[in-house]
Amino acid sequence: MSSASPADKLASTVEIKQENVMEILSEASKVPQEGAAAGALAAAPPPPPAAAPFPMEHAGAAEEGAADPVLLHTELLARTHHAAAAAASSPSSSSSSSSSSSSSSSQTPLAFSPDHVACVCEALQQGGNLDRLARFLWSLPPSDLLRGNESLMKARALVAFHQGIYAELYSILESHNFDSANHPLLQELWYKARYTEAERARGRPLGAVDKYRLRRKYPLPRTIWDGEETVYCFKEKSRNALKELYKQNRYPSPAEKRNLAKITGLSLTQVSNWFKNRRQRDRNPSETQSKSESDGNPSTEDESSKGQEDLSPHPLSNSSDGVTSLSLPGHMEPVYMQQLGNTKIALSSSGVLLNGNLVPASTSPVFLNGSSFLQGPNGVILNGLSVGASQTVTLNSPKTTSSVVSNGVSITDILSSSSEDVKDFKILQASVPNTAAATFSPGNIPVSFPGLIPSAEVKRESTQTVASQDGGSVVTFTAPVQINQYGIVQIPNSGTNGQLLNGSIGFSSLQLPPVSVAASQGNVSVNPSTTDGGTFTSDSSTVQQGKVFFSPLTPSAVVYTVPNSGQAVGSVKQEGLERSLVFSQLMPVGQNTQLNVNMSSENISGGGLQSLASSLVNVTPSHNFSLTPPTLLNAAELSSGISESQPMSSPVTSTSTVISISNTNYATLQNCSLITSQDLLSISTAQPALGEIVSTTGDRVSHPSAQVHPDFVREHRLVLQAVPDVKENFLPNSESKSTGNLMMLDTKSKYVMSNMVDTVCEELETDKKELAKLQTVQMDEDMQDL
DNA sequence: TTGAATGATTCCCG
DNA sequence: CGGGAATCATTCAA
Repeated sequence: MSSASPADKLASTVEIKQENVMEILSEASKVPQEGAAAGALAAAPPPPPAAAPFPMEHAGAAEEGAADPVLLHTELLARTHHAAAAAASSPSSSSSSSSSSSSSSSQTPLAFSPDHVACVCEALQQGGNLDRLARFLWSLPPSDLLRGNESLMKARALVAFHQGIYAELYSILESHNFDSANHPLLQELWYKARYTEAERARGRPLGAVDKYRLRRKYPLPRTIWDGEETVYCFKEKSRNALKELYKQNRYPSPAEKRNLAKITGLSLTQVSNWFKNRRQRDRNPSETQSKSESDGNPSTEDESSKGQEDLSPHPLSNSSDGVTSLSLPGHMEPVYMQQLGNTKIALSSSGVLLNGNLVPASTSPVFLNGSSFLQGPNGVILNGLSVGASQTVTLNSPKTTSSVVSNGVSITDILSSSSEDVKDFKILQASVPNTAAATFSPGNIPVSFPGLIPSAEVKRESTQTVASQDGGSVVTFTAPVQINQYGIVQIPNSGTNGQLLNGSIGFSSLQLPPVSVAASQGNVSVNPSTTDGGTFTSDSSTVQQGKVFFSPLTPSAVVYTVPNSGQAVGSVKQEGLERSLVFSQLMPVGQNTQLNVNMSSENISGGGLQSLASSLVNVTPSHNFSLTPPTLLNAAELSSGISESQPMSSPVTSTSTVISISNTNYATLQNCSLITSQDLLSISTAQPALGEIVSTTGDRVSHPSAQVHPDFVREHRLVLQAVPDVKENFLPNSESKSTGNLMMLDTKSKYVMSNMVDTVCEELETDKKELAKLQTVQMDEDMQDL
């Protein structure tokens, strides 16, 4: 809602005949969110019982709404001009535009601010009083109608639809960027109007195919559509999330289903149906030779799934022994498959081999030799991946993919269903001292990530080099980068336009010690070699043959980072976690999941992305993400911890500068101090119902498997707070309400969050007291059914 | 227009 | 109540 300044209100005061207003208000339902306005309407009786705001039942009832609108239109048409003229020219005139009701003879005009007008509009809409709403609109002066108030515009659209003035409806819908909350309603209007027009034209009801053709013929304007493509009603993002989980567990528990429902925005029934259908169709591939839909790489994934996944339900477990050696085609080193739950994730579909280590690409980042790997269903990010001669990775994506690899270079794949937007993807390459200019030629991509579930082609623009210290590299996404419940940094399908605005982030490169080389079988125990060394601990990870595997944690797992306190190494698990770092491969954010990013003011910092939902991106500033160079074999020195499963660190002691490039409007996130000063990191949520984070209470973080040292938590708490209703398409700065720090860039949804981590860290250094504020986000568990 | 893909529904069973 | 099987309805692409 817009809150106009007093002057503005005064200037825009609407004068409405009291008669008409009172009539309206008498039946208007109260709009709760309107403070003053609601108060003014407080006398109004309760809203009419369940009078649907509008016939918005789901697709199907398109027939309704023809007769009534016409009637209403006819009824009211006669007084339209009269009323409008009266209201505009002579507010105090006695001309009455109200034909019925209203015994009041008072002609005293009432002054209404835009908020009042909006309130009345909302009330009438909710009450279903479209006829009165029409009258109310007509009583407004034209100047007010043109103000573009959201409620007013919506009301106008409703009235136009109701009256069958479809041309006006289309014009309204196309001329105003509506809040996504109104999209469903307005989309219905759009389509139903098209249907109705077509039905009238051909004189018979439309079939499903006819409607489908109309929808194709008249696509939704971006003003009422976030641009996210849907396939068979499900958004690609949701579908990917379902696939991801299905790959791991064909029989998700109710809790998992609920969690998934939240993440995907689907109902629990839809999730259940999806799994049921999927299982059924996997069971009978002969009937529907639809094996390809499983993922982008049907052969391998299905093979493994067929072989591994039995027919009995199995919960997701932390089996950590399921390491299988495979041989990759080409020049790749042996691949190790990690068993997730009871399902092995074939490398071909979701794994990446780096340095002989399998990166369970589908779900988690993996620390390789000085490399971090982030990958989501739609993309892959490799930060600081050192790809040497012996570390060739090939990307075998069914569809076109783009990836870039070089020393200290971020690799990103953007797989988008709408190729338009992806073209802006950029890679910012930090110039590393002893690294040749990392440039990539599209056809010379040394990295390959099979089975990335590309939903569409990938486009990549030329790489860009950014001056940076320490070889920090930044990846800039034009599309929102998302982290799903598995802790995957997901490069979502960008819409065809700049609607997905809450997403782009640039990551500083992460360099982690070669934990992969550490260890013995069993638990991962990395012994820090220095006092600053941290302990890498994961009770669910397994190290075999110099490989580190991270097995999924339970949905309620908590991943957190423990700062380096300079104490002795806390070796493993629950005990001595002060300096342990737990990574989760599977990081569902639902339910009891707590995502905490802790940062210490010392030389350790935790930073990372937190996933709240599929479309939610949390960025946590990390302090100093310097990690020791990957030189150790049995001892990994983690000078910093990081959060979640997205290990991100900037190997830089100082802030690396991110330079945004190219033809887009970048808002470079260069100074994160504001974040710390505000103790708030902004997060945008595309869907408030998605994901949830249970806020931590007290000084300790509870987790089934590990705990953060209370002292640390107490002092180094970084709280991420979700911004309830900042949709994907929130606009740049001005609309990034609670986030002064998240950079929302242009409508192409590009923004660079470059050295947020580093900068914040510095800021934190200066302010030891206020290291990092934590924010916890709690999402309502029961919102899934929304 | 056709057929495959896919979501939803119904029925049955444990 | 959830899973399996069959089926229907819709979506989508050729």
